[in-house]
Amino acid sequence: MQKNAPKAKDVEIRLDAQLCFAIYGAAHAFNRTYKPLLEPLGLTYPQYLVMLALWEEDGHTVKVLGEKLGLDSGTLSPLLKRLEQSGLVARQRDPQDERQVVITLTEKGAGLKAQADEVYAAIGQAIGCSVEEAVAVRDSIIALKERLNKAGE
Amino acid sequence: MQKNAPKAKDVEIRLDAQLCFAIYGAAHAFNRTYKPLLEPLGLTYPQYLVMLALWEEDGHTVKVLGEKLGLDSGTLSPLLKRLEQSGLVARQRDPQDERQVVITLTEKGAGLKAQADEVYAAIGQAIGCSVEEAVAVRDSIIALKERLNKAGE
DNA sequence: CGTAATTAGATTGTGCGCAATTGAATTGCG
DNA sequence: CGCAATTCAATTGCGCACAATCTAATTACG
Repeated sequence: MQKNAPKAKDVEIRLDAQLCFAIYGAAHAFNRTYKPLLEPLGLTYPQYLVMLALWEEDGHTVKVLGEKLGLDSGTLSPLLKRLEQSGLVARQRDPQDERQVVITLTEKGAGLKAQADEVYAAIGQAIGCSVEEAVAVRDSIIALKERLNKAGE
Repeated sequence: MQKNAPKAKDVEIRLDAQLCFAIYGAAHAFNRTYKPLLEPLGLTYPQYLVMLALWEEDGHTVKVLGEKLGLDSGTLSPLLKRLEQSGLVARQRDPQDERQVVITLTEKGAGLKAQADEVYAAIGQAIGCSVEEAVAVRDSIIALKERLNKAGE
């Protein structure tokens, strides 16, 4: 593990930096890949992630959506309003606890899933790797993320 | 490629979605981890990435920085202006080709590297994995990114 | 030369992403 | 009951990120 070569520290530094660059760039690459595919659906990438969460299970509160996606209300509130304006979701206060806003899919929003499913195929092609490989990458990234989250309390 | 099992497609869909979520979340996790560490230096995370590139090699043009980081001038121009206002870099037109703007570190900017090096140690701890593991993650993420970039022409 | 095409940056407009603040609703505790 | 603390969402302000557009400088070509 320890090296005597004079450049050992530089190598580690570069590795950290390269890991940053890699994640940073990969996130943008995903964004750029999705963008043209989502444009016909009238969705941005973060909006698509919200819709994915709703297609999986409808009726989440803003808070739960925020926890799923790691976003706070400052990001979600305007985003959800745009989805509402697009007629894809409805926002209504929970009568039991009026602090909470429940997000539900409209018929149009639910119907969009069919088109969205076609996006998967294109993305799957773009990713262009085996299921096993994708699982491995996913798991190592999740592990990395968990460690980062834990390190920040 | 075609399957008869009813849930096979759902599994693939989830995998794609999970990979998206993972990358998306990991990028934010990095951002959140760096933010408090960079705040004493007066840098944001993207600004830090620009400084990393300059510490590695000073005197890049805006174009080269954009290629290294995958950012366009619409993002870099205001970012570099803020770094200039902070007194960390200087922007000057290349006399040979006045279309180009060369970014150089000021003394203050170069001096910041010492403090930034301490950030590495903290990040290294936060990442909390072996060099081999980090290399493996980095490489698989880079490979994924390359495929995405290639898929989008 | 001189005009067209190319290249480099800057600007504009939209949409995240997050910290900090605000305000309304609910809960807890005496 | 009554008041303080808590919870949830919305708002505000700042900084990316990118497409589209614009301006200025350089290069290519006749």
